[in-house]
Amino acid sequence: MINEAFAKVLKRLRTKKNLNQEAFGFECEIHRTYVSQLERGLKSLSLKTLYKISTVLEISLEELMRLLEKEMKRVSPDQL
Amino acid sequence: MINEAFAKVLKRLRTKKNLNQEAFGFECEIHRTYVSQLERGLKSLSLKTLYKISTVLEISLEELMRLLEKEMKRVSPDQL
DNA sequence: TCGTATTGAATACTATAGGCTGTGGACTAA
DNA sequence: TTAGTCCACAGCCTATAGTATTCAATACGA
Repeated sequence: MINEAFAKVLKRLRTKKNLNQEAFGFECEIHRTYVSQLERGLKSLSLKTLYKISTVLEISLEELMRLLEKEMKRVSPDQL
Repeated sequence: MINEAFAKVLKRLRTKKNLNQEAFGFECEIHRTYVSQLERGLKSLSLKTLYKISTVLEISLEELMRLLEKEMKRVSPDQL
């Protein structure tokens, strides 16, 4: 499912930036525990939040979605 | 703002597909009036809904975000 | 062994995404 | 006129995104 894939991508990119969940949440203006929930695939997120996150990660939405779709295919390569 | 930009992109792609709001909503499994609200930039949307929409539009999330970011720059080209 | 930093995890709450019903206006065709 | 299509728009409702608090587990260094 898309949340699980996003969870993995987010965790990978955040740690790559050497930010813990709290520092990352602060930069994105989202709550520490919500970052945790996102990285465990428990919740979805809105486009607005997605945009904030991409800004902090210094990555475009386009690139972020590219990584997400790549991750999704790794789990379930059921597309033609 | 990102909602306004998404609104324009969505409306453009939907009409290009020759689907009215009701038919499009049916395909995406989202409500007719919600499509209207999205196309007027009144609401944001979740990643899950974004994914459903991209599927119906037969476009990748990556490409959809590319168009979105292009639209955002048209309105406010304040990035370096 | 003590403190502290980081995260998982549960719970309860608030804000907003998303649904449903209906009205009315603009347009087109009959 | 009348009927059909498409959509804006309002109001109210439910589901879920996002906040806040708290506690436990783990890891690490002094």
